[in-house]
Amino acid sequence: MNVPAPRVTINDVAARAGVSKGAVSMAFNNRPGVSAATRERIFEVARQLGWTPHQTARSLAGRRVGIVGLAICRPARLLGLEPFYMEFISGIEDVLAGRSCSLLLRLVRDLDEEVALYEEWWRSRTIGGAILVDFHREDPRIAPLRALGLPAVAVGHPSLTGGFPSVWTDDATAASDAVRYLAALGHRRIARVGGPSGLGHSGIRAAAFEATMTELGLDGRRQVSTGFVGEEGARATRSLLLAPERPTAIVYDNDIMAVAGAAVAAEMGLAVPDDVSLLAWDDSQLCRITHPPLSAMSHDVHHFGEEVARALFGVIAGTHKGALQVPTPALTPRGSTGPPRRARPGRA
Amino acid sequence: MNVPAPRVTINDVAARAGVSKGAVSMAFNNRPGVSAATRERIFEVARQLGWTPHQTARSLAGRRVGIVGLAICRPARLLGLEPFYMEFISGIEDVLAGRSCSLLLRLVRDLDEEVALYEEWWRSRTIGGAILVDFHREDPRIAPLRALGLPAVAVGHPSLTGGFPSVWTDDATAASDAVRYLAALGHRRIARVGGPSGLGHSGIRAAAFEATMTELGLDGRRQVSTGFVGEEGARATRSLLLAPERPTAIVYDNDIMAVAGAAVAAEMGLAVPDDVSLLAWDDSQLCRITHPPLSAMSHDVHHFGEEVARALFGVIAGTHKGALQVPTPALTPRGSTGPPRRARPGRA
DNA sequence: AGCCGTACGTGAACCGGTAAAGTGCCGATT
DNA sequence: AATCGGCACTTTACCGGTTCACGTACGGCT
Repeated sequence: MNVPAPRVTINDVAARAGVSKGAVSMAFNNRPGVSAATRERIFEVARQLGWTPHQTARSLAGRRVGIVGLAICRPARLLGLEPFYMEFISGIEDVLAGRSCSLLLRLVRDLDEEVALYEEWWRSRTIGGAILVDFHREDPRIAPLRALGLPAVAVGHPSLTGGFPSVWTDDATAASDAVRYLAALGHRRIARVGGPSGLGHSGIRAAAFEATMTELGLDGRRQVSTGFVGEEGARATRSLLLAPERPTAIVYDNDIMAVAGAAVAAEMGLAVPDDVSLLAWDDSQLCRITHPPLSAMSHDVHHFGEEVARALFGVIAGTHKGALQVPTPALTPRGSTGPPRRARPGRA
Repeated sequence: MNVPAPRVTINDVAARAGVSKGAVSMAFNNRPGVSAATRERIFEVARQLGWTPHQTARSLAGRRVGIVGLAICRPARLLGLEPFYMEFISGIEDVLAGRSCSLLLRLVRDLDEEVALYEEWWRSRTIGGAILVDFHREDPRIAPLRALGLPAVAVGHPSLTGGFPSVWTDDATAASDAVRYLAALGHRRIARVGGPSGLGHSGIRAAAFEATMTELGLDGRRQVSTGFVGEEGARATRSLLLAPERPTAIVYDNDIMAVAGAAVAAEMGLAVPDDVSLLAWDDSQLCRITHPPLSAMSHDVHHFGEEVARALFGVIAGTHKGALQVPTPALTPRGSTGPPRRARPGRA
């Protein structure tokens, strides 16, 4: 990309303000060394000339990069359907913008590509830090990225993030809460449609689901793992609802699969919530536009993103090393959950 | 953001390869001036040292920026629900990645903020070019951005983009096709739930809808404009379906509103498509997970994004000045459209 | 042998800032 | 009066590349 335009530089500003460029630099980085009057004059001149410090030059000289990288590893068609990420990103950006930083986003196909991308970004100093998401059990990205020395904050439970400073939300408690809520309504056969089994937070939810069901003495449980796609959610729901002892409630790992599940119930002529209760995760507007609207385990994803961005600045600054917890998803009851039609509370 | 790490630079590579840094530079930009043997040796050394040219230094010296800006002006909650953008972005990135460029994304709240952002990005040479989307009638961004001299490609019909090189899809023909299809099924009262009336492509579709209805002699038309949100789509649908002479078919401006519309139909006890046919726009997976699946005016959004990115490189290179058209959205019939229940073809 | 053209490289001058050391001036301290 | 600390700047050395004018050596031609 070639840029033709003749640009106004710090020298022009310095000359016109009658000071050295060092003074202009100090003024613009608001550091001591220039009097209030001079500072004001410099700003005025800069304004007149429409000058803004050249980011590139600034990074080069100051060894500071105003760009944060985020690679998301999922096929695009799928990603497009996850309201989660857009909200998450907007949270990140709110914080970044406050520090004149920007987010560099890339969609990658697999973890190898992701690692290669981060290496490239970091080696070439395109980014000053990164946000790592979607941790897997024994995530293969951990070793190479740690070796890189790339400042990064991981989104996920500390047990998954291999020593990277992390920001996480308590999926275990939330999953457990979901089960308890459904059990309290009288459900005994509860199923769960989860994400890929290798994915860390899906695994955590799966384990918590299992444990809580056991604790409550409910044995009519069944879990299915999917790729987070609507179609798979539909397939999983269909197979669950066709089973001999079909569940009276289903918990989904995101909202898109829950919506797909609701469509399947409709298709099979089952009433929601009378015949089957549906509970979504990662509440988004999507949950409010179905009929009936979907109950969901909801949390403030935007805020989650903000905390992650703040944590990243902490990492880069050398503070923040540990794990930061954001609020646990809480139940937002809507129309898709209710007591099972013929609840027989007395039965085992 | 401070970076501590001691880095290997072009000098290290040059020294170790026994050449000057100029030679290394030439080798890495594959330009004449170094023999094949030397070039090979340089690459080998660079590989050993794990050296990648420093992007920042490169941009500064070469006056080339490998970053493209995209500001999207919509509230985040809404954006999260538009599968369109994620696919669009992934298309853009596929092309960018091929040229080692990246996409800088920012969500803004209004057009003023967007203009300010582009000015900042361009002045500070953070980006080398931009992609402009969501053109309005008499778009207020046109004048200030043209004045900036920012290389940009506009997404939208040439009549809207105020002289910016553009990439567009024929919304008018598509809207007309949608109407003709429904009319052919026997529908005479067709409604349309559109986007904000100020938005260029919504306006174009609205006009085409109107014109085609007139041409076909169908006077039972009604159009509503919304903010693209699911809830508004639901509200609009409800009010349309409650009207005395309710439409037998509704065309939506995106898929999320169509999904919301389907839920409303269910809520009102209307059968789709017997009582009312629904037609979505910007086909995405969302259309396939409802029951019945939604017919849609679909097009290859990923490809759209690719073309836009390619056009931007064209703009920056000085070629591509005009308008580039990508394929017109075409009807993908699914279960949500069909003949009206009591089609009375003979009636006016 | 003398001259030229070419291919391969070198070296220094940038690119537009930042940062740390240096300079001049002034009031306060000893 | 001489010393000193501080402030307000200026100077200068980078940051890590790119670019281009300028060697240098070698082969071919006359």
